[in-house]
Amino acid sequence: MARPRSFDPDHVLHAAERQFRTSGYNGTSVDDISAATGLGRGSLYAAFDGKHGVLLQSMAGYFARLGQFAPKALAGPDEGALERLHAYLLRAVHGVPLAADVPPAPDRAAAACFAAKMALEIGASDSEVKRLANDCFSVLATAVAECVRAAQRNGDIDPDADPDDLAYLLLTVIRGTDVVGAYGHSPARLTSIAESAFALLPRPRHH
Amino acid sequence: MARPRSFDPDHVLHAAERQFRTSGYNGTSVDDISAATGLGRGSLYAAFDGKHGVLLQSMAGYFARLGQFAPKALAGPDEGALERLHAYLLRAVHGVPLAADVPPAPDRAAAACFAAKMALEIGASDSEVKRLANDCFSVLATAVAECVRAAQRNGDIDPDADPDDLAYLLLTVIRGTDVVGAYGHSPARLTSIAESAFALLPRPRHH
DNA sequence: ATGGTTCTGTACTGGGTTGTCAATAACGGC
DNA sequence: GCCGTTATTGACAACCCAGTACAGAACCAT
Repeated sequence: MARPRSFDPDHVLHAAERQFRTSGYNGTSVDDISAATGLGRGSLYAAFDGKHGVLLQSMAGYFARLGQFAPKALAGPDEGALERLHAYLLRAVHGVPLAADVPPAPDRAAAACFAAKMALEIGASDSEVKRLANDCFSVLATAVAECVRAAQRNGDIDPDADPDDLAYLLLTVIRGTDVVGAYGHSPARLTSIAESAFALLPRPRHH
Repeated sequence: MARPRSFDPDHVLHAAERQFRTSGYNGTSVDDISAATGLGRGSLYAAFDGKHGVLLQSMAGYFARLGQFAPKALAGPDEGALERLHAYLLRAVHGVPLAADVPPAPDRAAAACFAAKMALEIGASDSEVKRLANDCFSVLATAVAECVRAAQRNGDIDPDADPDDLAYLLLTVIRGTDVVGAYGHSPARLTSIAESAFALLPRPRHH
């Protein structure tokens, strides 16, 4: 028995995320968020508790999308596991993949992992942000490690290799391409880096 | 026949760099820089042309130190090349090494490559910063690639591998550890990632 | 010693920022 | 149709910030 809100919180948080990604946290003002989302300052404070609240909730939404997409893209039968890993790696170096069809962003710097950007910018002084970013990484790490295990079961990756170590390494490469991409390197260069990493994965020794 | 400046520009730029690394560019005010360096606003504007000038010049100083240290740490006879690469990799994942003895920083997030942090935060809207950051990367890439070639000549790395590709990959891993370190992962974890990357370097096939 | 020149510190200004508040509008149960 | 409840809007005050201007201090050549 009250007035319902006239906006979709998810849509608003997504627009705010885009703004944070392009301008950074400290480079984004509340007015910027207001313009990007169409909400007035009052609504922003009432619904999301101001700038910092918007950041935390938009990161949470990002986390949720990531936790839904990545396992779906990587899980599956053992036979195709290595190929799924390959495809994920190639997609990831061109921006964090969050949906099956939509390309992440035209500008590679803004396509960098949202969690990574925020962690590097303000993670040192904002433990909440740091924790959220780490959660994002963890959900990816377990999904990748599981895919590596599947590839090992299928005889495509050396069974003696530690799947968790490999997953961490691959994700570190992906996060590294966020940085290298921000330097302005071409997509072709990023693809080449991803292919090199993939090619170095330890293959099983033929007896 | 005029009053000489009472400060050491290099020392000032270094202090400013520390400030930028810990607070980011937009998170650092001119007063912060003033407090960190001891200089008044007037001197800052006269000597470095304000906040943006301080950033550019401190990045240039960082670039100069990097361009001096990295080649020195990686160059040398072919016999020890692989071991030098190993040592550099291990040092690098704990923060950009800029001198032989000094550890980079107690806080891993602030130890991340200065150029990388700035490129991710404001590189999209500041092409000068982007260019400087890319220069930093280039000087490292050529030094690492040269070391890879030396290791290849010594028979420690597969001669069929492309040394430039390997160099890009290794540097991407290092930049990735900057991000993973900012998430709060332990130094042991970062070391483990570096060791995994090193272990996957392609060894020459024994005939 | 003195004057010209450059550094240094501080005060000031115009603009931008955040967070809050009160007035208004919209909705649904009754 | 009315009323309580909640969203929305716009404005407002306190504050912070970048950049400038000016006055004073330090130096060196003469």
